[in-house]
Amino acid sequence: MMDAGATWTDERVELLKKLWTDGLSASQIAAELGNVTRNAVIGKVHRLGLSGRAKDAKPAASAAARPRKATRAPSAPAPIAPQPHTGNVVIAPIAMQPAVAETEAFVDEDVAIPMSERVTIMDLRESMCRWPMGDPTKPEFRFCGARSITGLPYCTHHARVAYQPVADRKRERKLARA
DNA sequence: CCCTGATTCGC
DNA sequence: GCGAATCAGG
Repeated sequence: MMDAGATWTDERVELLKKLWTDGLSASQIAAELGNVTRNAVIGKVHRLGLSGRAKDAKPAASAAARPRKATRAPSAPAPIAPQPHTGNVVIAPIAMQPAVAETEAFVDEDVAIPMSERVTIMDLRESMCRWPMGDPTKPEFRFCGARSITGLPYCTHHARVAYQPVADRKRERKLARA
């Protein structure tokens, strides 16, 4: 039988690295990988040593979490060379292939979304992507089901497809809320 | 409240 | 090695 897929195969690790360096958030990566939580993704990212991405001088080191004893080493020095990402624009894989033809867009949609968690209308929740998948008249009809952007009916990926302006790759929660 | 990554520690 | 729980912060 197929394993639960919750295993870090080479392919998954590769995809993880790619998405992470592309600037996607851990939860989004988890959603695309499927069968993993964002915690799992973050944990793996750290184990791989590619944490930190390209941010610098944010919170003077990690004055963040220290709930338990600090008996352990203060983490690795992260020898990865920081990307020359000036701000945080750029990236956006769509920039490489703009929505030229709808055909392309559809292909991209199907391929780029393993999203192993399509849901029926029964399982569709408020914060789930309502992007339709398949023929609504058929019983196989499903919704994307990924985490939708707060205030919007779609996940980041589908929102990008749904709304022509490629302008913001970033998830603008503030805007969505207002 | 939504989200983000960081860290620890039991498994 | 893995990831849930927890933390700190936006």
